Amino acid sequence: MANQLDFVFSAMADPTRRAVIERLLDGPASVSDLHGPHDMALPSFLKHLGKLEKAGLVRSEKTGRTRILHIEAATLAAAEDWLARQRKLWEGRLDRLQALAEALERPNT
Amino acid sequence: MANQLDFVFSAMADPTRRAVIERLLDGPASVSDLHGPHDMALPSFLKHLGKLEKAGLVRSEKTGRTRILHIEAATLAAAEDWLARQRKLWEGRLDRLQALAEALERPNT
DNA sequence: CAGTTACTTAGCCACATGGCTAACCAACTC
DNA sequence: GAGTTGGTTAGCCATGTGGCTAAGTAACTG
Repeated sequence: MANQLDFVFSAMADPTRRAVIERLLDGPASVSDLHGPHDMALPSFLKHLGKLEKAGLVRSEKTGRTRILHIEAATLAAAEDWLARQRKLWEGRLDRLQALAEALERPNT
Repeated sequence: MANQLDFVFSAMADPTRRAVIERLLDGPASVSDLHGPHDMALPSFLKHLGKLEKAGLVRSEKTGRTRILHIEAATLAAAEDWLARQRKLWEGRLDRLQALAEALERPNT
């Protein structure tokens, strides 16, 4: 699902949004709670939350006048999966280089 | 290094660039080789390569008229590290919830 | 040296992005 | 019901983003 990964990585490409992710991993929080530590206007901050929601990294529910946000850890895991797969490609290549180097060190007898 | 992570995740937020990363993990390649499978104008494709280089995900060297690109696996690993740390936060929280649930199932005797 | 190949620069486009302010609506409290 | 609180919508800005075409430079080949 290439498009989803686009959204996910794009959402993580901002320090404010990464801070929100970290906070939510510790438990659900309201918009106000999340906004507090950030020195920016609330509408701007809400845009960040919207982007996280569009990427599927968070979901929100409104209770009365309060909106609570929850992390979607599975989406984070999908991004990590992609990176882990790249690491495996790289490690496989290092293994092949290592084997080649060893073969070159042992001339035919 | 928050700004660097911004660039890294932003660079990975595009399917063309992710495809380039995957290809380079299998070994260095020229611009032409990398460009081949992508149906877009070369200058546009070069912009993508530039973004990968700015993010520190690749490095390039020019030999004559050919530019060869190499992956910088350590930068990929830094991104994976961040995600792995988030997973650990999440797992820690799940552990705490589990312990709490078990405590609630065992009333004081 | 002419033609070809590999890459580079410049300029354009529509849309997206991180911020802002202003105005507004809904829920809540006293 | 007035005032407060929590969030939403709309519009603005400068810059960035994925693409395009046109033109150019450098390296290579026969």
